[in-house]
Amino acid sequence: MMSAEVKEAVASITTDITEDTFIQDSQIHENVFPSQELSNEQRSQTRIDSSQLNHQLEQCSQNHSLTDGMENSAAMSGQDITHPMASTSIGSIPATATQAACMTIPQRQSSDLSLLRMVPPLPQQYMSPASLPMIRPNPSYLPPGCLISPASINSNFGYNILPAHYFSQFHQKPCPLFPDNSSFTTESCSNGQSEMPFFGFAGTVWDSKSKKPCNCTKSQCLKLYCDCFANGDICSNCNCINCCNNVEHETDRFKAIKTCLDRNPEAFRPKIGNGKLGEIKGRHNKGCNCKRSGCLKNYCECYEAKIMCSSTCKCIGCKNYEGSPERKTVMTMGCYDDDTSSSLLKHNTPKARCKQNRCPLACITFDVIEATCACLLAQAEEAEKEGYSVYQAEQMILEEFGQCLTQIVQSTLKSGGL
DNA sequence: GAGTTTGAAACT
DNA sequence: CAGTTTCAAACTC
Repeated sequence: MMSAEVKEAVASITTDITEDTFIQDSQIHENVFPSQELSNEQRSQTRIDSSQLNHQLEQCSQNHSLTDGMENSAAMSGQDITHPMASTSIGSIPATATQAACMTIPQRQSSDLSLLRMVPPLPQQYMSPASLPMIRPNPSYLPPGCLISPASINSNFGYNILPAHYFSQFHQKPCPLFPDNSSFTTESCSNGQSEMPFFGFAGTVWDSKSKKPCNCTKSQCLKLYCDCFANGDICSNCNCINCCNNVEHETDRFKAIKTCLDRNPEAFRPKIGNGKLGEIKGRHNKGCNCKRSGCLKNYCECYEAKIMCSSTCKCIGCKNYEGSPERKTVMTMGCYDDDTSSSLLKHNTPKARCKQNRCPLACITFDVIEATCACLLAQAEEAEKEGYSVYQAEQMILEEFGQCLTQIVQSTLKSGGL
């Protein structure tokens, strides 16, 4: 029998596979070829927690006297204002040196373990969908540059997975409103936008080159109208006017993020869910509200995401449904599933690129998942048989997982799917 | 490239 | 919560 620890390690990995069945190609690449950049997909699959932002705002305000009327109760009461996560036990050894550079994993302190609301995993064969325990992702298995943070109290999630750049925003001390000069390049946008990551985070240059420039004129890029802001990016090489979504306006940016989260705690969550296990495509979490486009233009978020409208949509005159002749026509014209003639390729939008880069979801079939899980279990059993430590077992399993992903990617590449 | 259309986000 | 306004992207010409 395998030890409970090894089983848990396997469960952690396999849960990642099955919960997020529709692995994007960018994620695969990140796992197989770890890089310093976070893809849009990865970024979109993260959440920001308002309580963390509150705390960071307080820290910023205290450290830089930019309180704008905000009180820092922690400072007033003489409490240690170090963010709880700074001492939370999520320590892990990054899989790669790059990952190590990206991850600011704090040191282990057991006293704050309670911050991670975890329920011990149960044997999966006895789980009912309603009683699935929350399994904390092992940081070793997170995509490069991602970190775990505790979820807000009211959240349905026991944890959040944050991109490192968000994490760095929350936890760098003191709040680096103006990072080291060494963090900056000499180049910068005409409107003060930095080429570098928000905090000049060592070794992380996330997607500043692939990101599509926005053209905001009135929102200061601090509202969800701005794609950069909505994606959690700072503006870089954008054409925006009066941009505040940059290093120079860090406090404003935090306030804006907090405002968005206050208004909608899920504002930064992906709009398109993965759907039920086994489905190829997900559904729009909120649903669209189209009235005139028939949901067959990119105005429609469902259509843009290449998914059909669902019962959650409140659209009028929807033609984006299974069996719709108009939809078939559009598809025949190659404007829906076949991006080659769609505006998705004509326009270099972030979403369009995102779709261009997206792995054909069909490549992640149940068979593939099952085979992958079998490989991981075999590794776990092998490790147990050889009497390896849990750490060694985890390493073996992780390496096996990487090999599986490599094979998936290679197989997909061979089939022309990417 | 300018103008129009569209629907999400923000506001009242 | 519903109606209105604002906004930036998508689209058309």
